[in-house]
Amino acid sequence: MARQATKKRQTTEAHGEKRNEILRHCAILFDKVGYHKASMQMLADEVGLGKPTLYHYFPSKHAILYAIHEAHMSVLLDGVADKDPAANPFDRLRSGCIDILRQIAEHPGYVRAFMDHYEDLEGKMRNEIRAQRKEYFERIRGIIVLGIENKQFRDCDPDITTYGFLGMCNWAYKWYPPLAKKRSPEEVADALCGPFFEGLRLTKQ
Amino acid sequence: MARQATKKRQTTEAHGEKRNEILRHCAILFDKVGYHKASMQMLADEVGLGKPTLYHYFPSKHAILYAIHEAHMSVLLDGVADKDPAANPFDRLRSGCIDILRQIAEHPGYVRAFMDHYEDLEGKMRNEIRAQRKEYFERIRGIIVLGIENKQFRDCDPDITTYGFLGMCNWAYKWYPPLAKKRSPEEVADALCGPFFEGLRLTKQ
DNA sequence: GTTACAACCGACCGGGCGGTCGAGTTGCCA
DNA sequence: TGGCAACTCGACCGCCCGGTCGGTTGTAAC
Repeated sequence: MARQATKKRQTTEAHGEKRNEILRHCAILFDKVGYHKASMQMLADEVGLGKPTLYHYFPSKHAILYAIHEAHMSVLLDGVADKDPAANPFDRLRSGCIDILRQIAEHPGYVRAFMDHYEDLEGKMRNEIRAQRKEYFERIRGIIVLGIENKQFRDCDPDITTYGFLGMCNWAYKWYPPLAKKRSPEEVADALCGPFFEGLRLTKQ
Repeated sequence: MARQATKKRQTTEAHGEKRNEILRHCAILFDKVGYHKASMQMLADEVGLGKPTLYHYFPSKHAILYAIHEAHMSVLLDGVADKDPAANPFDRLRSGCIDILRQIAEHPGYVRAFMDHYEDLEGKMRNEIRAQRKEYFERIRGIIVLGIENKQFRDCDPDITTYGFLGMCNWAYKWYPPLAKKRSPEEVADALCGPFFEGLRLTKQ
């Protein structure tokens, strides 16, 4: 029994490894030609496998898309896990921004699929991801609400401010990838958060 | 000859009218089911035409997508046309934000197609739209640069600040449509621009 | 009444897609 | 050494999509 469990775990791990490798290749192709224009045959070629073998690892094309969504969301959710809710809310927001930018720099394909093809998910997969997105939104919103309560943030609409902040960060998937070699996520996050935190208006001194 | 010209112009106008009507229907369907899942047959049914008739008005599915891009960009470009370059840059930015939000409220289908399916455009159409996007970006960037030069804006990275601002506004296509009945573009623009202009940080008084 | 042309469409087509089948091959454990 | 399960794939399938063909109708000009 213990043996069996061990064996089972081993093969499962190898399976998981391979899935991740496949995912990386798929993300590259998705980023290059787009999700819809990448056929399962092209995907299989890219990974160096036969098409049926690809289906051995993923039951459908949607499942690949779902796995990419999962991978991306889990990174972001880890990043905002409530490790230190007492920390400076500016730092927490900035850190969330960096997470997003780093993810864009390191896995542009994941992010693009995530941003542009959430609507292609269906049924259970869609619900699952929707829940995770909601959870993530609430975390960020929570930081902002806390900031307002502590009189560190100005009194603003928490929902719309959260949307605005996330929009500002997420939108980077459209322009940051080609710059990622030159400018680090930290650097860009500062340039992005600067106006948002301190205001675009130059207060006379 | 004059007659012919008149006749020609009339039919062309009618043609253009019909194209716009078709476009409106298509945008609704694109918004409902997505660009790729909307087949030409479904589109034709939605408009109440036969499929070949649809091809009488648009030479291809891509051409419909292009026309939607065109329509959206021309509204935005009109909005930032240099009518009053001396105006308060905060007001000009706010006005740009309102344009985007109004467009989202009134034509969610156009905006969604514009945001998610720019990459589906090819060749000449893509170049055309890319040029318009660039032009628009430069306009907004110009406002920000001017604001910095006039010491009205804090000294920040113009490119990244422009990306941030546009990201904040554009992202609204993901959340604003269901709220559009309750909250006007002006109202939402203020909630969005407030932190961005004045800063999230509450300065002690 | 004839010409001309925009508007319209039922029926069709070729192709490529996501997905499957059946037939191996490998590698591990008893 | 046998047996079994994971792994591999060439060939195939049915569907449905974007797009086309060949034609009819409505109407305005002369």
